[in-house]
Amino acid sequence: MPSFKEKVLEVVKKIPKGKVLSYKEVAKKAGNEKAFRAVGSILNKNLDPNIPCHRVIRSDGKVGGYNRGIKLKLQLLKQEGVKVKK
DNA sequence: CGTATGACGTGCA
DNA sequence: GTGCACGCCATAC
Repeated sequence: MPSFKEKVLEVVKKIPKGKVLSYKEVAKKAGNEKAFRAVGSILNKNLDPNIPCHRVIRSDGKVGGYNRGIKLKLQLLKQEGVKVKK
């Protein structure tokens, strides 16, 4: 019985290249759309090289943040062809 | 077990 | 259109 945290990590891990999901979408896929708040906290505390957490952005279209450096996240997204607002 | 924290989201001024 | 404040859930201590 994977915890919500594990579920979120798994969902993010399954995000295809060049695709980005909002925290809300990830939370929904994890089983609780209202837990988008926890999703961010979890990803921030659990940094994993196997998890493309840089593909998770805010619903506003903003990148939000990145534990490895927001700059790197922007660069990675741009590299995959994903444009970010603001 | 209870408190504090956080990569968010939405609403209102 | 921008900025501020509140509410939300899960995790960590």
